[in-house]
Amino acid sequence: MRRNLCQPGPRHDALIRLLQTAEVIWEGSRILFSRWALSPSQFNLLNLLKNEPAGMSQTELGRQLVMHKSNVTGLVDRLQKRGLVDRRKTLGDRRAYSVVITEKGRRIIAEILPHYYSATESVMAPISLKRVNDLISDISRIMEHAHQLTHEVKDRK
Amino acid sequence: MRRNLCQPGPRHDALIRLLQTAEVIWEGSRILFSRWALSPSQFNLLNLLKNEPAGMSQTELGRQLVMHKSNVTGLVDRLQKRGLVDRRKTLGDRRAYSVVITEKGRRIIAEILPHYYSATESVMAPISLKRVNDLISDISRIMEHAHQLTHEVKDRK
DNA sequence: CATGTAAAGTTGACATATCAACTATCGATA
DNA sequence: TATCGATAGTTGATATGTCAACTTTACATG
Repeated sequence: MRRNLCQPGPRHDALIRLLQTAEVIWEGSRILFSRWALSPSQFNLLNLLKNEPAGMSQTELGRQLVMHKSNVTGLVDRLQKRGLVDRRKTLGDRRAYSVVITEKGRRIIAEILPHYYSATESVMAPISLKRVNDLISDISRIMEHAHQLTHEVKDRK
Repeated sequence: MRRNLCQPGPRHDALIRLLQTAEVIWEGSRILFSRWALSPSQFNLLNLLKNEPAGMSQTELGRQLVMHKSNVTGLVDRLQKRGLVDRRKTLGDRRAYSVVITEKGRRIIAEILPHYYSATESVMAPISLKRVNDLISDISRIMEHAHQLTHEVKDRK
């Protein structure tokens, strides 16, 4: 028997801390963005769209933001109501919308970004650049592996 | 002017990846726990209580699970309805409940834990033990710093 | 061309999460 | 002891998130 699979070890500890850290950072970002009455998800969506002049379909938004497509509907609804994004009919596909950021949305993002970058740098300040690079490579491997495992489990269903 | 605060650098990249990785892992855990009709939050709550024979107040649960205390109310409600936890009146304080895990809750957690530990080890398998230790130390520093920054912003309000 | 299958988006039911406002209780202290 | 500020928990409003079921459209293949 492989006892190591049934008891928490350092890898488990690392995973838990990773999740907790993400929660703390997410909570901090919620407080930061509340100055502009945006939720973290709303900011992420706008921030993603600012580099997409042609916009993006809601399904693609859901994929990139790691959320169910039905959630994108409401998110876009509320942002559209505030005039920060717009739904444009797609030429090639009459099922799909192209969600684009408006000028107003662009302005609010431009106003937030300096504070946002400043905050992210500040959070990560205690980590040396060498360590940051190790971190990126390790975390990327973990993400890839987690993704793969998740799909295996899903397909088995 | 400090230009570096207004442009994304490697530290920003690391932060984003950390958050995305946490989302992917959280999603994977949701699929894992769905076999027992538990949400990740429900599992975390039960898992926390299994080592607390005296139980824990809802406020303390909220603190440890990084969630608002009003959310604990509903979470405990649903778990209590399924007979997995119980609210016990506290002797010393008539305002507070002590939330304890039931025998049924203990059984379900005992059944899940091997799969859970196996899954966490599997996710983190591509990382060497040395790197895991570095990861723990770096992430802990980040969490601590993020926590501190969040409180500063909160107090300024 | 017809038909079946897949994909885009919406909807309704529900869990999860926040916040503000509320009740009840605790504790310190005047 | 009376009072006042803090703490435990609930409630209602709302946002965020999942899922299953649905409509509409696209596309491949007979």
